[in-house]
Amino acid sequence: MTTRIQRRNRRRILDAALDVFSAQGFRGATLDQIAEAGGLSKPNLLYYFDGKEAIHRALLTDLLDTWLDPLRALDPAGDPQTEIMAYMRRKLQMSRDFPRESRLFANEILQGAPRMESFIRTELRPLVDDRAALLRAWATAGRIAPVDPYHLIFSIWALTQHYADFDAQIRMIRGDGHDPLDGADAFLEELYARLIAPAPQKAAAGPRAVTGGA
Amino acid sequence: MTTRIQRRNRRRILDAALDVFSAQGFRGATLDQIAEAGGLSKPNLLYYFDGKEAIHRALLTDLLDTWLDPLRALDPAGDPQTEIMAYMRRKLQMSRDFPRESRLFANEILQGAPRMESFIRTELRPLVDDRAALLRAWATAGRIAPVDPYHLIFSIWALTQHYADFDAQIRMIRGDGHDPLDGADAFLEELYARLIAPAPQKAAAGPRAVTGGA
DNA sequence: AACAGAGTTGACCATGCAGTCAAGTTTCTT
DNA sequence: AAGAAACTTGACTGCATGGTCAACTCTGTT
Repeated sequence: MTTRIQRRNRRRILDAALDVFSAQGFRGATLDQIAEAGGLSKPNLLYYFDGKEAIHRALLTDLLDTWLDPLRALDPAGDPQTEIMAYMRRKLQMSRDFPRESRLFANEILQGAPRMESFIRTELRPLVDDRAALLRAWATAGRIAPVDPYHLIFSIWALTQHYADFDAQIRMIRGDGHDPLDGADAFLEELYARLIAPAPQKAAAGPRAVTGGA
Repeated sequence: MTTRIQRRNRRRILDAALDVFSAQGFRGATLDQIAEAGGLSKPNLLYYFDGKEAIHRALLTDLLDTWLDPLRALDPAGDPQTEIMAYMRRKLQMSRDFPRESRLFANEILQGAPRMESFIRTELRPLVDDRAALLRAWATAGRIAPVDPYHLIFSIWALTQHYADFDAQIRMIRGDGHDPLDGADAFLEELYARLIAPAPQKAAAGPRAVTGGA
């Protein structure tokens, strides 16, 4: 049975750990930093979790479902363009609401995803394959432009998470008063509206081979 | 004066250090790992560089110019659409040729860019501002679609670097035999061709503000 | 009040790691 | 060949860090 104090302290620890892990990476983070940030002593922290690994694992598992939800919510019965735009919007909202979580993931993946490999292979991959098949079907039916479905999904990840993951760089470039996400909505709306709209002028082939690539 | 042995060993060390730093981040990397990867002893490594920081700094400074070159090469006198597409292609090629360097940067920026702040503020920012002004001028002149120039630049960074930085994830999703960059060229060509093409039907104003953003 | 169990922590330990150093070996120059 | 300079390294130091533990305090229950 979990007590009131347990709930409060576990939450404190995980919140502090998210701050530290997302900013320093797993190896860069120290238990002392997490304890300090959470306002507890290090032994107390280890009273609630079995070790550094365990804290990190708890953060990741808490997060995995949240991370899949936007893609899960992509409705095969909905209007293709509306659904894709809505997915992009949800992912962008996640960069706004959960930038630390995004950076936690980015850190993990940058280092080869050692602690997420099984999640990616057994949960993310089948879901992506399924949604890619859906996107391909929509493209084949002419309801969206015939773009590669995997690259379409990756592009949404890249463009939305970039605002959370590279926040520091964007702030240094745009100036500290500027919110990196200002104008991102409008830009991405326009980008995906143009990208997935079914070809209006079907005869116009580009001057370069578009499908080339080794 | 630098000897033959110095040149060889410095190169070995930097190459090994790039492997290790890009895969583990600064704090995650150890001098022993770098020495091991480079086939030298740790004291020998410290004979050539003044410390861990110095090796990392040498890697970054070696890289900064390379990193700016693609954007520098964007020619104000060229055809806007051709120039932007060529910039995107150069950046994508860098993800292909220098994935470790891309991950080294990503690691740094994820952690708040502590060792790159002055570079970003004094070199990257003015260059980006300059090129953003150019893109804005092109948009105002109706030579490309009226998209926010900063977000356009950021989108190119996000989309191209994603293939290097999130390589591990893409491989796990697409299967190990699949090259993450397969088809990326074609996809990004299509995406940017559609995004920056000046509006074909000029009367049709979009339902949402496209140029919004401070 | 008083007891049990939950919660807390200062002091400590073992390991990992950046960096040093003295003593060695190799390479270059003449 | 031989001396100088460049190069190399085993052994070591000091500090940071993950984790432990015995002793302590607080909280809830009767």
